[in-house]
Amino acid sequence: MKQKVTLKQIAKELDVSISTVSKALKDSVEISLDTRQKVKAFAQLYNYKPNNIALSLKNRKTKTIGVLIPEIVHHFFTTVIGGVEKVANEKGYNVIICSSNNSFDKEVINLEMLASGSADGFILSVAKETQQRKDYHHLEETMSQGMPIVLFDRIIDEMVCDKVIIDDSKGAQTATNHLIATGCRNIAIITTVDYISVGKLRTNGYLKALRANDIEIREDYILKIESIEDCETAIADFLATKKVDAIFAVNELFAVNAVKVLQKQGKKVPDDVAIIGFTDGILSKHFIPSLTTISQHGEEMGARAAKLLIDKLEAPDHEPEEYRTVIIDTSLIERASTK
Amino acid sequence: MKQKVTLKQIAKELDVSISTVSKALKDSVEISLDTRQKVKAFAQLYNYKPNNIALSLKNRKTKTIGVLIPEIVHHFFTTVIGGVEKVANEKGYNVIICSSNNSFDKEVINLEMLASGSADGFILSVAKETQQRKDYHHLEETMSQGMPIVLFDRIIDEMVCDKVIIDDSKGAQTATNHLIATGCRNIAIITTVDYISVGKLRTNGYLKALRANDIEIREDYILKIESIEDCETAIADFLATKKVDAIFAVNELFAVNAVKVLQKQGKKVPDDVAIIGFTDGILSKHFIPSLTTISQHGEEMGARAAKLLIDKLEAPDHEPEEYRTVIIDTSLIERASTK
DNA sequence: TATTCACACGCAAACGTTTTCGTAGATGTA
DNA sequence: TACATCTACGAAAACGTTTGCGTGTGAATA
Repeated sequence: MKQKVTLKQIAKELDVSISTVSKALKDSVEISLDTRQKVKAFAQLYNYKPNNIALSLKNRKTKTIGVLIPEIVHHFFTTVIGGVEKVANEKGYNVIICSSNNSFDKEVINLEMLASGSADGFILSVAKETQQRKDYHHLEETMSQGMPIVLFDRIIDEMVCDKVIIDDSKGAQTATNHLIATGCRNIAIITTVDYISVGKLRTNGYLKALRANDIEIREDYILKIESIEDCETAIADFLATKKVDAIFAVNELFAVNAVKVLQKQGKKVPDDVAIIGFTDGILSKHFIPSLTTISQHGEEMGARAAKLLIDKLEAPDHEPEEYRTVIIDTSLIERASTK
Repeated sequence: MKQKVTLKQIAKELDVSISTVSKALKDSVEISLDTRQKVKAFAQLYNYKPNNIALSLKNRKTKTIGVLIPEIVHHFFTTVIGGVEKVANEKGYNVIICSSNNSFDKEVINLEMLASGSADGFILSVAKETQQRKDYHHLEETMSQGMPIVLFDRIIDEMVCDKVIIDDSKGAQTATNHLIATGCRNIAIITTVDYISVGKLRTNGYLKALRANDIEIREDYILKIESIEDCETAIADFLATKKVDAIFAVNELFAVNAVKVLQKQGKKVPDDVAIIGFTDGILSKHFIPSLTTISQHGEEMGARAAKLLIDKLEAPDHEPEEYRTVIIDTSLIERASTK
């Protein structure tokens, strides 16, 4: 089996020095045209490619971006990755992806692993467990070692770094307002427990919209779900007694399960109960009825995050530190689950 | 901003040599207990982590696995990645993911990028375009440079390398047999164009099952779809004139769209027409009716692929070359779309 | 006192690059 | 002929590790 060919080998074969080969391949005028051509021909023949590892070591940068997400099997996060990849590749960066599986420990391990030489900077959405613990030492440490971090979606307010988010509260208001505008008044919300930052923000947006429209806020119209696994029974219990005419679900799965429960109750969506979701995933698009939803524009989030990170990576050293928070606009996608 | 601390810096601070520091951190008996403790304390204080890049260069291996898939926003592929990640991390490997976006050129570029130092070996599912072109020089070249490749799902028969696949034909037979067993006789198939290897294999399985059960094969019951975008109209046209009592769809989206079309025609699933899909994704699980389907066990595929690759990476050099093809069992998941 | 021997440590090479600087030889100039 | 000036190339350092081997120091032995 052939091995990768190195400058050294080419040099030896052609009986010149390593530096000559290196310069020749770079078309340096220092080297005679003759030698240049000879070297290039030889390099092409043996398919020479400079060794990235050696370059990384020499240049003290890897030209790769580490992406750390809570779940890899998740439509929203993969769209974000798509966005990151796109601008990263355009700018000559590699993307390396790890998932924390929502575990604090795995987040720490993966970050340290990547931080010790595999990536120049990070794009990260924090694990559920990390949000609970409020332990961010691994992030602080990484940053203090000179590696920039861009947080997205599930961010940490206390951290001083670049961030890309959507205005979850505003998105939730848009959703709620849409329900109100289409004539609904008894609007329930199916949301997550409060330590999930985005869940809390969306709940707040819902409350704000109700208040702004002088609609009474009823605590018993708020369902906070802890575990996504048995959300259907939770939703069924919740809806069994309520007489709502609309539901705002803070994610796709809640929305779909709400529809399921309603259909079992013999209720029609959207005629009896309108439903609006959050996140524009596969389910929302293809479900019957297709779901009206708030799009988070994951790809754009990823693209913006990558831009922020690369800007920071390529900024001259003396540049004063300055952190930015980009807020991506959400948009309402009207489909068949609302009137 | 602090920089990462190196052996050199520690050595300087403690006024010993670099080698002493290195050995001390490794608890070498060569170094006095005293010095060892001093060095370790200092290293911990400054959060010393060996630089992976330097190690990679020295050891001539990166301890990372490159995964190249056609699409990143795709449930099946992400489950595969999950499986890869799991066993890779267990064995101390990093995983770096790139998507080809089904483009031949991007596949070549990404592979070359990763091959020039970023990864020791690859797990890869080939792009649609590559399957059309039948140009595999980039794969051959990578392998000839000593980097093993494990192909999965969309593989290339002609390539000599490790492979992990499901028995697509058998899975399709299982699906078709299930339809037959539940009383269906007029079974249509919605499949892809032939150059997609898995599509072709599934079509073959369907045909085999029909033959084995002495059911007439009707060419007009076979719909081959080129572009997934406007599959709904294609399916609508197809089903407008046919009187079928069952449909086998080779992927989730075809299945879902078939349901959609049927409902518009006023037909009931599964009572009027039974539907079975392929791939156990989010849609199949949560759709109403939930879809009976053939599970490909993506996570297991990924895990097995990773194992194969790591085995090859860690095999002693003189080991004779030997390539294996692992066939993952599919399984039938019965849900509400069949009788 | 001379020799031996652990002990504790340092030197240097190697991995594959890039780049600065030095220089041998050829050519030109006075 | 003596010197300056190019031209074309090579040597070496640096990036951060690991590791085999060499070695100065002191103590123990003869």
